[in-house]
This record gives sequence, C-alpha cells and structure tokens, in this order.
Amino acid sequence: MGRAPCCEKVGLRRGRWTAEEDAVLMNYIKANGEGYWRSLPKNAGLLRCGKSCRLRWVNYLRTDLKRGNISKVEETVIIKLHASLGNRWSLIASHLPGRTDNEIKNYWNSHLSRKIDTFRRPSNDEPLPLATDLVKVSPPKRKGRTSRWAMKKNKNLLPPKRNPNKVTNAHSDVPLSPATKAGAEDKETTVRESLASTNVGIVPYSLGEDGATSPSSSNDPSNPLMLSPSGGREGEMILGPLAGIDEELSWSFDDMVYSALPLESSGVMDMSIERSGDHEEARAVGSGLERESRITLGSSSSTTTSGDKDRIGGDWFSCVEDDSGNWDWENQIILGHGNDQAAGERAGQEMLTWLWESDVGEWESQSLGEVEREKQNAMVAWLLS
DNA sequence: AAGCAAATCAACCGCACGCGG
DNA sequence: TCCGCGTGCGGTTGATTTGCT
Repeated sequence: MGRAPCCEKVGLRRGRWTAEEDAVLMNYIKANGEGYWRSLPKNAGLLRCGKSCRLRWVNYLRTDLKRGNISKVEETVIIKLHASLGNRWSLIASHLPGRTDNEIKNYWNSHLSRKIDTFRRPSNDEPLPLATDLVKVSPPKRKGRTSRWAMKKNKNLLPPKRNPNKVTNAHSDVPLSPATKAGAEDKETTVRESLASTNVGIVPYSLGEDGATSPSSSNDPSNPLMLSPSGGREGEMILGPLAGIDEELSWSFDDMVYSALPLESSGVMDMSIERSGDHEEARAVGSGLERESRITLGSSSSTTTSGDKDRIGGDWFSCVEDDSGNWDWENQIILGHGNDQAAGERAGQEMLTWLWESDVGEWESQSLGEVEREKQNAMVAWLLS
C-alpha cells in the first residue's frame, strides 16, 4: 500500500495565492499559531492543502521575512555556507535572518551556481585561471528581467519589516571554514594563486629574497603568486594580515576556496604538493602553528575523506573529480580547533550572530570605516581560528 | 509594437525523518 | 519493532515578467 497523499487534491485550489487567501491564512495563524498544517486549511476555511499553507506562510507571509535583493554580504555567507554544507538550504537559511531556504535555493540556482561554474576547473588544456581572471569573471550577462523585487517595486506591495527581535537560529553544525581547493598540476608545478582581496581580508603576501614581506598585487595578472614545494623560501607564500582591502565586497570562488587554508596573521605557510596514484595532495602548514590542513584532490575512487581525527588541530578538506573534469567539493571537514570542537563551534556561532545583529546593509554601503574593519578583522579572526 | 528568449521565483511534488501509539 | 501521521526539506516546474531583436 502506498503512502497516502498529504492532502486530497480534488476540489483544492492550486497555483498562486490570492490576497484574500493570504489574509485568511495570516489571520488564522495570528489567532491560532503555527502548526497542525493538515487540519489548518479546513479550520481556516481555505481550499488549500496543508503543505501549501505551510509553504505560503514560511516563504511569504511570515512577518520576519527580509525582502529585497540579496546583498553582497549575504551572498558571501551563502557561498561560504554552501561550500561547507552543500545544498542544505534550510540550514543555510538559518544563518540568514529573514531569508528562507526557498529564496536562498532560488538565488543559488539563478545567480551563484553560474558564477561558481565559471570558476570550475578548466579543461586539461587550459591553464588554471589567475586571480584577476576570476575576479573579473562575471556570470553570463543577463538578457532577461531584473530581480523580482525590482519588478514589484511599482506594485502595491509593502515589504514586511524585519523583526529585530528575531533570534537567529544558529545551528551547531556550522559555520565551518569553506571547502578548500588548491590547484596543483604536479609536484614540480607552480600553483597559480588566485587569492584576491575579499571582504574577509585575506591578503596574499610575497616573501622577498631579503626575507621581507610585501603584499602581492592580486591585480597583476603577470605576477601570480608562486607556491614552492615545501621547504622552498623564494616565492614562498605568506598570508598576511589585513591590508589593502578592496572596498568592493567581492568573493570569488577561489577566494572561498583559499580562505580555508590555515591562515595565520603573522605566520608563514608552507605548502607542499604531492602526487600519489591518482590523487594529489596539497599540504599547508603554518609555521608555529599546531595545525595542519590537507587538501586532497583526486578521483572519487581515491579521494581521502577519512581524515585523521587524532591529529591535533587538523582540518581536512577533500573533493572529487567527476567524469566531466569538474571538482566537486565535498564537506569532509573535521573541525579542528585544537581538541575543543565545541569552542570552535561556539566561536563560529558568535561570529555570525554578531555580524547579523548589525545592519548589514549599512556595512555594505559604507566605505571602509572602523566598524567595517573591525568586523572584517573579526571575521578573519574567526576564519583563522 | 510584437515576438522571442531568458531570468526569476512562487509553488508543487515526493521523499525522509521524527514521534507516538 | 512496526506502522501511520505530521512535518520539513530539497529538487523541480511553470507562470510571470522583462529586455532584446
């Protein structure tokens, strides 16, 4: 016997909700609260199935929904969380107050997935993209309409005010550092760094022959950062503190990818790349750090995902390469804040909560000020942690 | 001005999960 | 342990709108 349908379809309305139906549903929920979705339509006098009512409420009628376009900051959070969580839209939405899983899912599918695809690993014959290439890349120019919000701006639709009392439903699973990618052609090959300045302030530094450090220009395509095999000094990459943050809050795929490397504001990171069988392994170790990240690139049959949980402070990332040659990032991430995973999770939650308690729109619109810099520093500190 | 293509997103659908009996 | 129910989630669809030709 098959499972009974959630509702009897015969005689029930489908499709777009009318203003009258919205009003009925909203009034009923205000009076009786959420839940009991199956019986709600009957009790409220709606010719809709319970699922439809719930969806309408959750995605549209709730008073704490945030309207308007997704901001750059929100986009960044979405990208980062998606890198860690995958298509767990409800979980991602729980970190974006006022945004629904459906909204985020739609935004991802219509905006971000195209961007990310653009940054996917190129074919074998093509060189890895440079940072500047990636930053410049835009999704295919839209031919069609603008955002729905823009479309509606002339309509008689008042966006609900964001409820300042809403408690962010932070989930303990997140946040994590985003999945990581390290492009490596082979052991002897230079890795073409594509780290660009981002709103989290990850700035590549170069180590000169005299040992002095200087920020590398991510805007100079002729000067990609060079990562030498472990032990090398010249061209060694140093990840330095905040410097030269671009006012433009941007976040490229590789920004996301590289942000997961074990950064240390004042440390030196060695990266070694090894090839074993059909997978490559990039190991990044920050000097003076009791932590290590290992990024494994390989076929699905060989990708290391187990990780070594006993390693102190170890962060593991992995991805698999599908048949078409794209890297499919998984989230085999083991929290590695020393041995105190709970502390790491708490720090992440506090970070996000703090970020979103402030007016993100204001943050985005202002030039770099003290508040922004403080937030960026905090986010960097969190990522570093 | 009309037709077409593309983009957006509200809504639907089916499955999975948790819970209580 | 099994079963049924209620609910939530993620993938997909299709109506709608807009820009381009």
